[in-house]
Amino acid sequence: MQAVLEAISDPTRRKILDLLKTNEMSAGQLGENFEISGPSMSHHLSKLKAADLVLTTRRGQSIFYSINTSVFDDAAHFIIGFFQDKQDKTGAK
Amino acid sequence: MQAVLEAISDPTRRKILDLLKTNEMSAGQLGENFEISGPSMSHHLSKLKAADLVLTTRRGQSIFYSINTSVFDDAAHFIIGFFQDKQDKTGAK
DNA sequence: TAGATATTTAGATAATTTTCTAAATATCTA
DNA sequence: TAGATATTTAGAAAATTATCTAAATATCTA
Repeated sequence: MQAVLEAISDPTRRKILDLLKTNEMSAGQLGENFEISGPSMSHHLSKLKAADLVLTTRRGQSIFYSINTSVFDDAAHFIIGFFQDKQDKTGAK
Repeated sequence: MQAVLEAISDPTRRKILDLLKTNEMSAGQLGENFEISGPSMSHHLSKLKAADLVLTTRRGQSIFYSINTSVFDDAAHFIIGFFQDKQDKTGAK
């Protein structure tokens, strides 16, 4: 979970995930949305991949990135739990 | 929100928040739970304070830290929303 | 007020992260 | 197969973050 939390602590990587929520995209297509070099984009993508938040598949020359839904959901539950444990103390059902 | 996400991306700071979920604690009491120097603890607390995730109050020589519930809840909603937008695309109600 | 305790601030160093250019790898197409 | 396109890897520089010791600030108590 540490890798997930570090991954989403960076604004560029959150924007990448936001873009991928709508459509899968290639590394190059993603890069068009940012003013950083290809290798920098690749670095961010590798962090998302290391956190298992995205999946990749090659089609022709391009590598397409998509949200790894199961891990994405796991992360959601972890974070929701982290924050909701506080409320429990206040007497929530 | 950026400050909140950076704040919770660090394991020491998440453990601090976990401790504060149960009871408010002074900087010194918190420090007993970690093997870091006082100034390092103070550094982490200042990050949590900058993210507005904690409140402070001095009583005597000690400064007590507690969860800032409203900001904690706002952060929870932001992060839940970030992750749940994905599900919406899959046809959720 | 002097000394003790609690915490933060200052300033330096070490570790990590982000970014870049150049080069390498993989694939496609003429 | 040669050249073009897409992406990653290598390696270095710049920026940020975490940590430490020493010193400063605030409060308490004898």
